[in-house]
Amino acid sequence: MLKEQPLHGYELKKRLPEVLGPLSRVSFGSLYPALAKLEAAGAISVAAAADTSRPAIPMTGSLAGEAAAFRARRLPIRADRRGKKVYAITERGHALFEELLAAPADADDDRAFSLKLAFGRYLSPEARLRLLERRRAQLVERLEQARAAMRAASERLDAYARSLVEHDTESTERDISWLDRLIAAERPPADLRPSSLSDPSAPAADPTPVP
Amino acid sequence: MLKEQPLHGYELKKRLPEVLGPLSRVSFGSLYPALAKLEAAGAISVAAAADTSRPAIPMTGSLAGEAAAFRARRLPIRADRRGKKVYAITERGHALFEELLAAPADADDDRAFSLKLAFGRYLSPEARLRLLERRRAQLVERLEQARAAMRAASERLDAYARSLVEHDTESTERDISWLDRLIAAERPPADLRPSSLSDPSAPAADPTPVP
DNA sequence: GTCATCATGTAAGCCGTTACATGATTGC
DNA sequence: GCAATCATGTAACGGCTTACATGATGAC
Repeated sequence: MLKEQPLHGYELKKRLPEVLGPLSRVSFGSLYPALAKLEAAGAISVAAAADTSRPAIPMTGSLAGEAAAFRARRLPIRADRRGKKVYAITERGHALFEELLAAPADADDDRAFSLKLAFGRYLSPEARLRLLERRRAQLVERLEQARAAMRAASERLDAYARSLVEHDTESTERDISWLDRLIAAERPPADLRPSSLSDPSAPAADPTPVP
Repeated sequence: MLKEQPLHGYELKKRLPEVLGPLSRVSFGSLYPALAKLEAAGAISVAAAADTSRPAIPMTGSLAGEAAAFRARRLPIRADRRGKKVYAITERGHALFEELLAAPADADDDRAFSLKLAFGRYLSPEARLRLLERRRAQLVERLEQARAAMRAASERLDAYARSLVEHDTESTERDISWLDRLIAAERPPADLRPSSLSDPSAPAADPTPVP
């Protein structure tokens, strides 16, 4: 999100659900430490702290001296001046982002894939296709294993467990065909790479048909 | 699983995937502490430790005294005699199981629902129906929120994020109709509660149709 | 006699959460 | 002036994982 504009933590948290659908939900307890880590790593930097330029001593009145003394007494404890910290992404940050986005995901971390796809626009067409096809291969393997496990244990499964496993299998199948559609959409339209073999009206071939 | 027969930890871990489909995967690092906690809570008990009845001092030979001394020196450190620990479920365990299985699940903990349904056979028909309908209501709410979020932010979403959110929405819809089928299957067949209103050939009414 | 497998456990660590603590800004 | 909200952070904890440590059993 910082690739589009500098933002501060609170704002980031507010916008996350809009950008990622309701599948985000990061708590402050993990957001702020994450920002601190990214800043320490040089991936982001504080573009502008809160405009702490309140009039040096506003309405200098009788109590101002006392208040200033009080403030001075406790300020040293926390060096930061508790205001908005607007972060911007750095060059290193862009590089890190690309690296993380292109990195192969854990086979069983579904969220990682979703997150990467959500930012698919920042990937090169090739990297995007790799992401989709890697994911597809993982789902196909998962499906095969699930089917093998079913064959091995289906008689031990009662109706509820079986229904669960079957529903799960169907979901995976649907995920695969969804990926197929995304993959097909990634391929350049036929009229951009004309050849004697391509017929614009023919449906795109399935990369590897689901059995 | 202990409801069906006493088993030891290693065996439990081996069988888990068969019983729950491949959606289980518990590591030893969490399984053994869990068993220890359950035992401490009185939910399970060691039915039979490993048959440690090896001949008291097998083949008493020249080195036996030395070996025994060595063993005696280090045995006090670990009181247990490292063998199979076959656990059986206790009365308290059955009660705890039922309590946990019937407890309302966290709205966003999908795994909890799956786990409960997998052991649905141990629930009373009423509790089972409650489980299914509670889950259905949660999914319906999730769907509504997702759609509201989409309406609010759809123009900000690019093709990838949108496709993701839409696919997610469809999955939820399918989950709901799957639940509807399960719920319908729970209802006693028409010929068991005959009434002037029930027509065996008419399709079951959807509890609350998905819009 | 030694290797693979069975079998149980502990320790360190990661990742994320909730609850808490603090402070700044704004509207009434 | 004071409440709501914006805004940042820390602390404690929970749950799960991997890596490590240990030991028993059986096959060859």
